[in-house]
Amino acid sequence: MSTEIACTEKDQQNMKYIQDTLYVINGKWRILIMVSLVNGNTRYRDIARSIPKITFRMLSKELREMELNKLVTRTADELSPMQVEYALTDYCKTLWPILSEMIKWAKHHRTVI
Amino acid sequence: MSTEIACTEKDQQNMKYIQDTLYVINGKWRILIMVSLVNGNTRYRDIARSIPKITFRMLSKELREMELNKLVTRTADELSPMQVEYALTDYCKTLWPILSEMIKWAKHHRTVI
DNA sequence: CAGTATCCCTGTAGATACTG
DNA sequence: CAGTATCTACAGGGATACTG
Repeated sequence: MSTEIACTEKDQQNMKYIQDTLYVINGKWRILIMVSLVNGNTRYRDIARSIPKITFRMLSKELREMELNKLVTRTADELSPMQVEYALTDYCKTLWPILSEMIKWAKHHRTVI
Repeated sequence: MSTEIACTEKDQQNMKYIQDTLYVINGKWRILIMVSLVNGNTRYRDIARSIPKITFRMLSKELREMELNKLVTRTADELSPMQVEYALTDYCKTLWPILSEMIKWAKHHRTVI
């Protein structure tokens, strides 16, 4: 986005890009789930336990959406179907630079109101 | 399980940073309003006109919250109180690196589902 | 012009109980 | 273990009309 005063096609496209990205990382629980997975939790119950206040309902829903969005993979053991492993995709990991930039921003600029 | 794979303090802090940042840039209209302001719209009606589908109600509400969060300034001409100018703060502009990273991500990685 | 005030609908998410 | 099902409460937000 330029700081020029012009409403160009490019600006509009950039706006759509931002909205696309927000759509992917948005939501009350999504980033918490990603962090939980990064921290080594792969099982449904472990993820649930690692995130205070989350309900099964919301975890289910989020994991399902994240799977649809190719952010996580869900692998059920064929022999014991109750053994399910969740994992972050490489695609999801491409979000790291954004998250890192967000951490940097909050660290340096965020003033609590 | 999660008792042994505990999040580090640092991870938890980073998670909070991310949530703080999301809180600031979140919302259906907020980024659109920022872009409108960058594009040179300073008046309430101009902003409203530049953002398709936004209602007065939502624009009011967002601008008020953004003012509380020091993202915009609201300046009413003392002599003609119906002359109001909105502007982005420098604080708001510190968000640009994040937005730019988000644009970059969507451009290179986003796959539409 | 720069907003408010109301009314109302819908989606989000919490609590709780239940299932294969 | 890995989830679903149901019921409910509430906030977000659209439509419309109105105000200083």
